[in-house]
Amino acid sequence: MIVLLLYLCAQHSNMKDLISTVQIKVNERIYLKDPVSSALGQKIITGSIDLIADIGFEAFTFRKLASSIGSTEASIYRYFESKHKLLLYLTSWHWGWMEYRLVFSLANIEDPVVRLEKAIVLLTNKVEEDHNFAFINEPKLWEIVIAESSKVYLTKDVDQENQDGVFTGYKRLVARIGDIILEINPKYKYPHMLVSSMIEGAHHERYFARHLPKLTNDLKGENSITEFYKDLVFKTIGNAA
Amino acid sequence: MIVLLLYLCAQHSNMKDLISTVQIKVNERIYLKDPVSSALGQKIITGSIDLIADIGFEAFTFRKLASSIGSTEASIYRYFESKHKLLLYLTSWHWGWMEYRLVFSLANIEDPVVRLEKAIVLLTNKVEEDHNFAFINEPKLWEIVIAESSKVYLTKDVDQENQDGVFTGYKRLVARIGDIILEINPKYKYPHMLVSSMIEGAHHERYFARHLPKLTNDLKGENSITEFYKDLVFKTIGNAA
DNA sequence: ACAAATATAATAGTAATACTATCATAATGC
DNA sequence: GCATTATGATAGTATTACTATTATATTTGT
Repeated sequence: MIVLLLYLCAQHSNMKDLISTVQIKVNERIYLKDPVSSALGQKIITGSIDLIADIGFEAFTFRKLASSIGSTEASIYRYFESKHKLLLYLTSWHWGWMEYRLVFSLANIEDPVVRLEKAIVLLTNKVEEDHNFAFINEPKLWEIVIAESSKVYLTKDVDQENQDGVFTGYKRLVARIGDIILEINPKYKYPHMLVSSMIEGAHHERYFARHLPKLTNDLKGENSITEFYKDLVFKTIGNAA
Repeated sequence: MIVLLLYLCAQHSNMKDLISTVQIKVNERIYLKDPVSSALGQKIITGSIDLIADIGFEAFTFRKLASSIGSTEASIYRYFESKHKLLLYLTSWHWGWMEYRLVFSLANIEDPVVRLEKAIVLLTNKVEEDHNFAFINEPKLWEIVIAESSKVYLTKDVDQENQDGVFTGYKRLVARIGDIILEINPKYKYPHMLVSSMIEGAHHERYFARHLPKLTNDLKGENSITEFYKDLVFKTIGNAA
């Protein structure tokens, strides 16, 4: 997806124009038929985000989704072979979108410390709606990512799915930020571990703040999770922010 | 459980004797009938650890468990109202056991820096078998905790279950280590966040090392996860180890 | 504009899952 | 040795996660 993006960047000078033509690309092995390619496919995405955010992934079924979007179970199965694959699609889209936003957010910024700080904010802060992608409600999708995304890889099929490349978006994002850390401190031994623990941790801590508050420290009047990780990451790699 | 433990500690001088009488207590609302109280109950625990570690929690059913231990579905349902509650039992037992080991591991050690270091090792390092608990295979249970424990709270029932007190063991462990952090640096703002992110993170990174190695940095010849967290925690709270 | 191709809806069906219910038998406790 | 309790055997149900078939729209190429 980023290849396409940079390619387009080189051809156009006006970003606003570009943005409306950008599409987040998701690994083709995740779906049977590209949901972006039809009205029904888009309704499946929009509707599943609403429904999963509402009732949770365990209670979510294609039958319920079908009735909520006025279609049928069999039609949905032509797009996704299982509800697990649909969740994988949603989270992959989220990672693709995050990478896209990261690339723009860091464009033309040289100082790696500033780059890293921006990356941390982007990955740990609340998500806002992005009107460039009409049929995706990003904040709602983010709620799903917080509560359900671990389930995407905590299965017995991880190794096979990983071989199929369905997690490359996430891995690329981690690598990208890991590289910034190495620019700041080339000797730091655990850049990927630090980044993945930050991303996963930010989700978990946000979930804890809502449901198991004793497990975290969500202080009033501050964006605790982002502050916590800014402090932690810069101290750990050995540079004051 | 720790109340009982300290009480017994005060009465006996020989720990070895004590240990064989200790039992990890799990919140009564988790089970319908205490599995420790009967041979079948113990077989359910032993057998479910084997089976879940083998086939994963999604594929695990009471029917399969029944056949593997030579009993019936209906009999298992007399102990646990669902497979979710059984997983909750297993993870709660793990947290109770961790707390028990933590208390012993820190006994008579005054220096909070040493106490914290020991706590980090205990929570991030590989788990070894504990022969004081005959029908529980702790390393195998730990594998389940790594791969499945998030599923215990990532459900729509979290709030209700939390109110029922089923997560108190975990919360107590986090509070205990948070207190050590505050002894070292009373001004550190996020002790619980740091501890829970370390515990959860250690599980996730271990899972990544096996299944999605690009997301982490598991360096040869060292216990990377423990080293990573020792370094990270002490730098973050502001004390060299 | 019309046939051909394709997408979707409607309906039905299946094996497995997550339980609940009932009753007989075995083990245990007083 | 009788009452209680635990377990086993068996059956049944609603739901889930699919697959299959056919009919009807809708789109596409010419």
